[in-house]
Amino acid sequence: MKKNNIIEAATYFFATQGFDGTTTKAISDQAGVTEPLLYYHFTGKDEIYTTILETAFSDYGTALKGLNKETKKAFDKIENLLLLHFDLVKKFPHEMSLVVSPKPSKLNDPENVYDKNNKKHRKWLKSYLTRCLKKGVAAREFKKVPVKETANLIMMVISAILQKKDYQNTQAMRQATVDFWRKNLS
Amino acid sequence: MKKNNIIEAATYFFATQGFDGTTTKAISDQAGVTEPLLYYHFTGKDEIYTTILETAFSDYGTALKGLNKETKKAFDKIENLLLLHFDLVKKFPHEMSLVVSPKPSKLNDPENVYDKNNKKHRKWLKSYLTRCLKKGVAAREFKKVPVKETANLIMMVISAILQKKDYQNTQAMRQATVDFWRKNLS
Amino acid sequence: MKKNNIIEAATYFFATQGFDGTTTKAISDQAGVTEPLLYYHFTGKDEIYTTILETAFSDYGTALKGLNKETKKAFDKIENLLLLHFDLVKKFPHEMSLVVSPKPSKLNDPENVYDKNNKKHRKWLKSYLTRCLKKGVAAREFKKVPVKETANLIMMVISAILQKKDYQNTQAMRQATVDFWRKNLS
Amino acid sequence: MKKNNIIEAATYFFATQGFDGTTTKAISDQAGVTEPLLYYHFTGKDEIYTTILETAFSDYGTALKGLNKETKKAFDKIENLLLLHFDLVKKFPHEMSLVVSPKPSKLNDPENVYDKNNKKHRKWLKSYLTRCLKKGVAAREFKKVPVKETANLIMMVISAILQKKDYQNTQAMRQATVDFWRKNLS
DNA sequence: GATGAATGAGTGTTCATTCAT
DNA sequence: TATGAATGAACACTCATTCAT
Repeated sequence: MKKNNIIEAATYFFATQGFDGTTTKAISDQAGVTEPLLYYHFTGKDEIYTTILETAFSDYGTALKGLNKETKKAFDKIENLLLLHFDLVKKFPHEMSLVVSPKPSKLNDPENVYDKNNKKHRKWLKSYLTRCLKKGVAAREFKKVPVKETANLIMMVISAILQKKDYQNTQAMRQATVDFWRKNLS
Repeated sequence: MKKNNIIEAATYFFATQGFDGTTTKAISDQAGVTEPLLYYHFTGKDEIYTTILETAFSDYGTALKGLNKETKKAFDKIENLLLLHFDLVKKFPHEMSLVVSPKPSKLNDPENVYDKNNKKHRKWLKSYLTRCLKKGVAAREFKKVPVKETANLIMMVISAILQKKDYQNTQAMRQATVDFWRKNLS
Repeated sequence: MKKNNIIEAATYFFATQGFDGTTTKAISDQAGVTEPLLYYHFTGKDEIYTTILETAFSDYGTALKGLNKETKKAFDKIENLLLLHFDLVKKFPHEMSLVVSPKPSKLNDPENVYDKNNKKHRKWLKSYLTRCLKKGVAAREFKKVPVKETANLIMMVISAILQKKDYQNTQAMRQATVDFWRKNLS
Repeated sequence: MKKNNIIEAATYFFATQGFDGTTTKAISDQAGVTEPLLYYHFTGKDEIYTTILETAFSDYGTALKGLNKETKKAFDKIENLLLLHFDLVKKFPHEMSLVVSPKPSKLNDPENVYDKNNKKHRKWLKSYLTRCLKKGVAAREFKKVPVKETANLIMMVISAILQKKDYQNTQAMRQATVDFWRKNLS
């Protein structure tokens, strides 16, 4: 269906040119449809954006929830989290870049799609990391580290990964990133 | 002078709303001048942006070059580099966010102000870090680490720092960041 | 039948929001159908309007022709005419407001439904009134009055009645209007 | 100044084609300017309309207030009121037709320019007429007439006059209208 | 009869920029 | 330096209408 064309085209442009830098004409041209069709399937540019954002956040959330929770070691959880993000950005580069992009100042988002999801995932990540770290420290698997700051630092790295500069997403980088945290924590 | 008002206003808006999300009217209003005055001092919106960008990159470059080069230990150089970025983002939050922001797709930049400076500083950073790491490893100050990937990782963290989320710029975060790299390298 | 729903909905909107202020979507929504169905039953918005107008003019014409012609007194005819209009606007408020509304500038009306009917009824009214007045004057039932101007004035009042402001359509207003003309003429 | 061109052009179109039937392009073409200039002088089509309406109502109000109040006879006041409206519609045909036109359904009028003025002038007229009629009856200048209904009837005629069909605005019509009311009241 | 999907032509509006002074 | 007035090009969006089924 052409609605999917629209979503694909819009996702591409929103991720690469930003919300303000993307025109409805660019989207419709790329999607091979006329502009009015955008307004048949969506109420406007804003809704196209928030729809895409919702999908992106939803995909991201599903991926996070799918993390293997039966791992024995605390570090395995952190390793899996890091590798997951390297995978995600390879699989959904545009969606993931939207997930970490700032809220477009001109976006009218009355249902708070942006803020709600953003907060939710940050909170999830923070609590996931905090739990891992505390458990690892308690079990003497990890050295004593400042939990809050360490979690913050990991989140900064994750954010940088999601912003994907392709050249950073190599096997060697994945390895080095995981090794770095292993060495630091244990 | 009113030109400075314009630059300050524009810097604020470009950093917070993006190039596409910033209108010339917003700039002139905030600067307390009329729109045509922008065109007296600059050739257009593009030039305002590139001018600001040049200053930002120049300030950044000056700061980088000012790094104390007489330190004995390789790690001190890395520590100084990290702390410098924490300081820079506190001092010039808007400029620094522009330094790490992607190139606006609509920006007409025939002199390649953006790309040239961007490449230059990335190169500088990379070579600075590579040299440090190699020297540290050679002098047995550092353990054996994959130089390229480690440099990359540090640059990712630096990039995340410059994007400044205020809450990450605490004394504890600075300490933790430095400590991690120390532990990791030595 | 759904065609009637369409006509009812359109009549309502054309009368209350005007031709230009009425969208085909508003009509189809109100009628509980989809827009393409309008084009199954009519050639387009214009034809919906002219169809409704034809009905309205036809109803109006039928009502006029039904005026009791066997009355003895000339004034009775005028009284009946006035009362008829008070009745009509109560019974068909929307239709009657269309009958006296100006021709929509954007209406494409190649068969001149609007102009033809408008002219026809104005002519009918004028001749009806002129005849009444002349007869009444000749029969000494009426004082000498300027026929043309009196007819005009009555038509102005009739027009104002049809534009119906509900509050003017009371028993007292009907009485007062009739009394006014009785006093004036006799 | 070109702002006046815009107002003149817009007044013409709003009065002859209605608010919904008037495009900003039609206005700017007729005014000999480009469309963006409309938005330099006004915030939008709505404000052009309300500005014109305010002027029209203001002119109308000034004219009403200027009615000679030292006339001895009650009927003179009514005669003057009627003649004033014949004059006004000759002098400001477009403005006056706007004064009695219904509120455009699509007009966004947050300051209630339309309703406020409309109500104000109807109230003024009503109280003016009521006072005249009561005084005239009390002074035995007028026969006993139902005050409220008579006032209503006069207002209906005034409204019809303002809607101006040119052919009704002749010396003979003016005379006939006044004569009828004189005959009716005295 | 009836509809979901789609469109050509506009519609009100914004924006970066220029002109005259 | 500085501005009020003005504009060309584009922008998000709407509308009457059509097509395929």
